[in-house]
Formats: sequence, C-alpha cells, structure tokens
Amino acid sequence: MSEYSPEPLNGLKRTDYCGDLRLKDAGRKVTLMGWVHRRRDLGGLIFIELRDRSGIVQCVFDQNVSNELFEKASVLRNEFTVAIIGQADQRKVPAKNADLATKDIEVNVEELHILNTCKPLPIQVSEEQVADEGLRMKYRYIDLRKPRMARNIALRHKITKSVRDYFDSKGFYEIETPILVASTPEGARDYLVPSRVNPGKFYALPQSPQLYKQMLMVSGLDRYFQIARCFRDEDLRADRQPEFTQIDVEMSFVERDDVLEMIEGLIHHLFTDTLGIEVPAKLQRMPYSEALEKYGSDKPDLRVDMVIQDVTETIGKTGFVILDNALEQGQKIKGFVVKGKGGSTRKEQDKYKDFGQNASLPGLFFIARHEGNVKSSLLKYLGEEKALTLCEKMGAEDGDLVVLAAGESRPLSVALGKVRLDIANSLNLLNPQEYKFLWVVDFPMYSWNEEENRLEAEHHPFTSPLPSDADKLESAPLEVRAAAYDLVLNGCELASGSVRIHQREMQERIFKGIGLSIEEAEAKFGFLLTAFGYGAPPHAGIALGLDRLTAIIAGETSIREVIAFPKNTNGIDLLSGAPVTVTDEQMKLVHLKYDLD
RNA sequence: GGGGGAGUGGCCUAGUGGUUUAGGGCGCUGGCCUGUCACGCCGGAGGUCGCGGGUUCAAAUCCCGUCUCUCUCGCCA
Repeated sequence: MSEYSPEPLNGLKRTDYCGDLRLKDAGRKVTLMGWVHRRRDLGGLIFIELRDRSGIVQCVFDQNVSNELFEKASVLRNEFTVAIIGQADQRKVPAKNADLATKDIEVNVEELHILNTCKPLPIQVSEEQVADEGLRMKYRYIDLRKPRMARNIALRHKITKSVRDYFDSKGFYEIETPILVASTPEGARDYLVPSRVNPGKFYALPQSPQLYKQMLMVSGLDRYFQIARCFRDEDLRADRQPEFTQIDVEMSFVERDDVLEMIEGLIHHLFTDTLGIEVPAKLQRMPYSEALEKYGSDKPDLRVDMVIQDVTETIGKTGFVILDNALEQGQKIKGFVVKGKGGSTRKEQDKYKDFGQNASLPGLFFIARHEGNVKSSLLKYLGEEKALTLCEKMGAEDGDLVVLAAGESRPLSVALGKVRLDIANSLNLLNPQEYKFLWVVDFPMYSWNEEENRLEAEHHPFTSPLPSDADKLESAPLEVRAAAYDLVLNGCELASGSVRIHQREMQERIFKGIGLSIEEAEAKFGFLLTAFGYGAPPHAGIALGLDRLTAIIAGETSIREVIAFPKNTNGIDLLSGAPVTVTDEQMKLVHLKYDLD
C-alpha cells in the first residue's frame, strides 16, 4: 500500500447521491461522496462501486486517462470514505448486474479525494453473508450501511412523514407528551427514574401517552397525534422491544366508526404512498366472538380461508368412545377444511398431528376425499354416508382434507386456530405480499385474572363499555363488551384503540370493577376523575405500532431490522453497553442504595 | 423465572471420538491482468475450535458447569 494521508473536504460540495444517477445524467459532471462498496482491480483499469445511503454507482479509473489518478485509486480498499468528481456517462459495456438501479450509467473519475481509510471490517457490508446478530448490534453503524438497512431506515422515515402529512391534512395537532410520568398500577412493569430533587420519589417512563392524550381532549385540542416512544419493562421478543414507537391518536366528539374511518384513510394513504398498493377504502370488520369462533384467534390471519366450523351436531353419537365421551362432557367437535390435501400422505398427516400436539390437542382426526373415495380412521364409526354429508356441509370437495378435533369449545377453537396457521404455513399459503386487514371489534370489557383473583381490563381501564352492555357491568361483568377495536394485518395486531370513558361516574365503576379502591383510584388517577368533572368531551382513540407496521411494509420479520439502534433479547444495547453500572456518587445523588442478591 | 437452538482465524461456514498439520468461501496481504460487475489467476499471513472442569491412549467432536447470542413459554393495562 503506497503512502497517502486523508484529505480535507476543502469546500467540495456533493452534487448527487450515487443511487440517484440515471441515463438522463449522462454527460453531467458530478461530485459524489460515499464509501467504497467494492473494488474490481483489473490491472490498468479499476472499477469502484461507490455507495451512499441512496445506493451504488460504478466509478471507473483508467490508467490510460491518468496514471497519477490511477495510482491513487489503487490504494482504495473496502469502506474507504471518498469524494469523487467525474463525468457521468452511459456505460460502455452493459451491466451484468441488472438489479442495480444505476446499471445504465457509470462515472469516469477525474478527481479522487480520499477522506478517510478503513480497517478490515468486523462485519461485512455486502449482503451475501449475515453476521451474528449480536455482532451486528455491536457494530450497528456498519450494519446500517447495508443497502437493505439503509432502505429500511429510509422507509421508516417515509412512513412517519406520510403519517404526519395525513394527520396534518385532517386537522390533527402533533403534541409531545411527557417522558417522565407517574407510575401506574395496571399493566406492564414500568421503567423507573429516581428523582434527585424529590428524595425517595420516582418518575416512570410512559407505557403509552394514554392519560395525557385524554387530558388533551378535555383541553379542547380536539384532534391529537404523536409519534410516541413507549416503554415497558418486560421480556423481549423478535417483535417486542423495551422501548418502541406508537402512532398515537385521539379525537373528540367522535364515535367508534369515526376513528375506524380515520385510520382506514391513514392505511390507504400509507400503503399507496410507500408500497403503491391500493388498500380497500373500507376494511372488513368482525366481532371478537366471531374471530375466536371461526379463526380461534383475536387476530385472525385472513390470508388463509380455512374457517373453523362446529360440527358437533352433524357428527352426533358415533359409537367411537373418544368422541362420545367428549360429547357427554358437553365438549364440541370442530374442524376445518384443507383444500387440495385429500391425497396427503401419512407423513403429512403425522406432521399435522404434531401441530396439534404443539397446540395441546392430543387427538386430531382426518377425513380425506381423494379420487372419488372417502378415507378416514373415523369411517367405521361414521359410515360413508355421514362422512360425506359432513364433508359437504363443511365445503370439502373431492381432493380436500377435513381436520377434526374435540374439546372444550373456546380452547378447542384456539388450538385449531394454531393448527390452521401451522398447516397454512407448511403449505406456503401465507403470501407475504398479500395484505389482509381486519377490524376486530366488540372485545370483552374484562378478563379474569386467575393469579390475582380479580377482574382486569382486557384493553385498559379507560375503555368505555358498549352502552347496550353497561347495565351488566356489575351483574355479569364478563359478558360486557367494550367499545374497543384492534386493527389486524395478516394475523398481526397493528393497532388497538377504544372509545374512552369521559364521565366520572362510569370511570369510577370501572375502577371498582377491576378492584381498585376509591382511595387507590383517587391517588393514581385523581386528576383524571377530576378532569372528567370539568366538561370532558366524548372522545376515542387508537395507537398503531410503528415498528411492526414498518417491519411488515419492509417485508422484515423482526422489528429490529427497522429500528436504528435496537436492544438485544436481554434488553442490552450492545453498541453503548447500556444499561451500565453508575458510580456511588451518582447513586447518592438520587438517594439510592444497592441491594443485590 | 422455564424450555429449545447456536458459539470453529476479522466475517460466513465444513467437520459428531483417530485420514485434522482443523477444510472451504469472503475479507486482509504480495504479484499478474484494460471492461469488470459477488471480476479472474498465482502466492502469503491469520485459529489455544467461547471459557473452566471431567471422561478417554486420544476431544472441535462425549459429559458437567459457566458465559454470550438467538428463538420461545410465562409476561407484555
């Protein structure tokens, strides 16, 4: 390697981003700045793929044009930082790399400025091999240079921009709410921040801006949104980070459908803007009870049309001990049809049985219609005629497979829901390019918390019950439906919201319902109850998970691929090392002492 | 808190008790090459096989412990 020293910019100005150059730029003199993505040194001719956040363009150094320039270019190595001035021209030889957006153009270099060198890399920027994720996080600044990551980050920007444009056009204010807030008793664990000036007291980081956005409605600000960071001190997953971002929305003087329509507009706008995909103006809606009955899930994946059907009546008493016993215990027999799998092998059916096992369904039965025949282990109990009637009723034609199981109604549906998805997955029926949206509505108000032996709010305790069910709040609380709604995309919960309570009396009833004493309610949420007494308007809102939304649009399975600096599964930021120990001096300042076991 | 998977030069990996002096690719490096495009060709450096202990004549390979990464159940109003 010959000697050289990095140069200053010296007033150089970039004229173009690498990835933006096209045939129409041929003949222009351009100044580019970026990184050496690849070099191809042919001896006498050097090709450099120059990369910046926009993409890659080929640059050419020809020894015959300038020997001095050529010598300088020969020291370039991967990820050197350079500025290049040259003539953009149509490629002399057509590119073999047809995927390259800049394939029609190359830059004949006239000036090269080496702005910085680069040591051999701990992870490679080229995308042929993917380094261990821990290493990627430690060297995130290199990882983010990958075209795919740059694309994801750009997409995220585009989405947030699009969200802001949309809500602005609809008369929403973007309002920041506090990050240092009061700890709340319900829900996830809070991150705590000790207060230096208030010894022994703590802030919490917000799990959501819920109460503040409701205060904004009481304030008469009418329409609020925020790209809001939220914090939950719970264990991590591929789709769960301790800090995550929500598109948080609240509106006054509206009912449920006004919110749904507003969000349908947003989704339509977003998908057109980012993917060029036309989402229906009105999205399908389904009550929670129906979603569980038909799909065994409160977030059904509608890309798969295998619908769970209750065939208890059709099958009736068969003489088959297992099914008859189930019937006697008041259990149900349910199943669904797998299209085109009537000829499935024993091995495939065994695989489906494994799916059943994983969903804690010990017994899975099959009825196969194949080339005019009916095959089933149940045949000797059902008889061929009944089996056929069952198939017809379920919509199973020749060539299809019926999957059946018995159990307690609700758990059976849930288990079959899992099996349904596993089978669909194994048959590659889940097309990632297909986007099936669904509003799940009429969620239950409460669920029973076994451990704490009390009711808890299924959504959150600020959710209004459906007015028609409110009279059952005390007498039959588990039957009360809430004015809550989820937006589901391909089996993934994208958004969750509700019509809020805006009257003190109703809010007190709900707090009481979840076992919060008057004193506790007053201590934790007194300001909310007080505020409701001063002319709180009817209001409703929703929050969309920006990370998941972006991941789905980007075609990524992990939200870490669309977050610039995510944390690992232990909640550690491998780049900075956070969380870290602090000095005794710092601890003393915030009046804290360790008590480590 | 529980369960599964993984850890081999800077990176990705092959190797499941002895043919291993741990093989290949990328990267790095010396040389050749004027139209490559994951350029090509010839050479070179770089490894206590995560760490500690054990079993064995012999351990990257089997066992135990431990650390790290990852997936997952619980948890996530």
